[in-house]
Amino acid sequence: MSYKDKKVISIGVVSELTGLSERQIRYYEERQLIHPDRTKGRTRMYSFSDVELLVEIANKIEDGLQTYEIRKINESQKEQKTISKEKLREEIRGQLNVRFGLMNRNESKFK
Amino acid sequence: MSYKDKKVISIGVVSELTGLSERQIRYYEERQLIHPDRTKGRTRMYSFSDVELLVEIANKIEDGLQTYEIRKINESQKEQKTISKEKLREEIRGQLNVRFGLMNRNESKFK
DNA sequence: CGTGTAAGGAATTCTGACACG
DNA sequence: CGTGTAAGGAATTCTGACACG
Repeated sequence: MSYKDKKVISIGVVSELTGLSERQIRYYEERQLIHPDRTKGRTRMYSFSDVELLVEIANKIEDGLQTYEIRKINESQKEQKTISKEKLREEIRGQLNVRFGLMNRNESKFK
Repeated sequence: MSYKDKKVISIGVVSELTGLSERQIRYYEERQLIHPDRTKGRTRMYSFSDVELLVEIANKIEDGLQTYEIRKINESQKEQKTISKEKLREEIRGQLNVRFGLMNRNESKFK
């Protein structure tokens, strides 16, 4: 595990790095989109990977996706070993189409 | 500049990562061995590189070197462009010999 | 010289809640 | 649903100093 994945950054710094408010960052955790560690004193600790993920989350929120949809997408990405990249792309495209009302005959939903 | 050099870690975490006390970490800064950034609130922020450097400093202190000697060594390392690695090694060896009383005819000192 | 500690204050983070929409 | 904010408390960090050696 590289430095990129070490959870050593507190929420104030993450807020600065991402441009997100601390409220937003905590909310995305509440919605299971992000999983920081905790110190003995209960302080949330994030990694650089978490920072990158938060930026991606923010972009998707801007695109109109809801947190539970983003969670589904991120969870399926974790299963990259079982799901092909092509299939993943398809799922995301499908989700985006739902959001933007660009329905087609392939109305697949996440199970 | 990679993640390794981003100053995003507070002193409490650095203390845990290095095993050094916060007192020691602040003292090494006072002695110019380390140069953390500061947030608006005056909090010291360190990078993973700083953490590595602190471990090296701790080892040298254990070897009996004084902070000003360590500073000299670290400063010369920064000038890697002008000083060859071989010459650097020579200087460090010389400093160690002084410390351990293993004097030889080449009693070079840092200028 | 290098490090521990108690001291008082300032900055940071936490949680639960009310608000708006 | 996603985010802002005021509220009170707890944890973190800061500085300057005294101590020991």
